[in-house]
Amino acid sequence: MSGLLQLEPTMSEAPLGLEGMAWIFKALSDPARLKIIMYLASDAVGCCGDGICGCDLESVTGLSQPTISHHMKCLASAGLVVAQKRGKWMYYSLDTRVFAAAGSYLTQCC
Amino acid sequence: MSGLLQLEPTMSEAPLGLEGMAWIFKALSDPARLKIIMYLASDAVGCCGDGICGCDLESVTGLSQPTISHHMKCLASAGLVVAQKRGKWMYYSLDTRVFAAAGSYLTQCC
DNA sequence: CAAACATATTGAAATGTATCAATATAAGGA
DNA sequence: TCCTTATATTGATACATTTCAATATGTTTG
Repeated sequence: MSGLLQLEPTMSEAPLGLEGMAWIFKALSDPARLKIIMYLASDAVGCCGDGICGCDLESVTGLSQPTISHHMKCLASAGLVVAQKRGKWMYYSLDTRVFAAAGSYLTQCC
Repeated sequence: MSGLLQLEPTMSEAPLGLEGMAWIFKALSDPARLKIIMYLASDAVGCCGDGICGCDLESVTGLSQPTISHHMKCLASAGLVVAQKRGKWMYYSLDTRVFAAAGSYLTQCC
C-alpha cells in the first residue's frame, strides 16, 4: 500500500472545494504531466491513428511505460484527462471543462 | 539538506516554461496554501492592521508558526505571493499577474 | 539593556511521489 | 491455441513534502 501515487479524489461532477482544486493543481504540478497535456492539446497524430495512446506518450516524454501509466492515472483521477479503451489501446484526451474550471478559479480568485 | 521544501525556482520575470508552470501549480497544490490564498484574496482586515501578517494565517489555517512560514516561502518562491517586512511583521499579498498568467495558461492550452 | 513578540531556521518523524524492472493482464493476429 | 503487443500492477529505491518542537534571529518597547 505504498510506493505509488496516493490516488483518491476522482472528482465526478462536484462543486470542487479546496481539496478538489488542490488535487487538480497537484496533477498539474509535474513537468512530465504538463508535457503530456501539451501534447494532447496539440493536433498531433498518434502512432496508432485515431487518437493519442500510451505508447505515443512514452516517446514524447522519454519515460518508461509503467511511469506513463502512473501519470495518466493521476491526470485522469483529477478529471483533466479522459481515458478510453479501444481495442488493445488506451486513448487519452483532455476534458476542457476541467481546464476551464481551474483556469477561471485562478483568474477570478483575485 | 533535507526535511524541508525543495525551494528553487523563484521565477523572476521569465517566460515561464514547463518547469516554471509546474512550480506554480505545485505551490497551488496544497489545501492549506489555497486557504491562505483565498484569505489573502478576501478583503479581510489583519490583526496587526494595514495588511495580513503571519499570525493572521496561523489562526486562519490552524497550523503552527513554522509551518506557515514554510508555506509562505513556497508561495513566494512561485511568485504567487509577495512578502514585505514592515517593522516586526511580514505582510503578505497576492501578485495577481502570476495568477492571471497561470489562469490563462489553463484556459488557453486547450 | 532586557523583556516580549513576530518570524525564520533546524531537526526529526511520518507520509507521499517519481521512477524503473519485473511481472501480470488483456486483446488481437498467426 | 499460442505468440505478440499494449497497458496495468507490484515491488523497490531514492527523494520530496508536511508538520511540529525546539531554537535562533530580529524588532519594538519598557
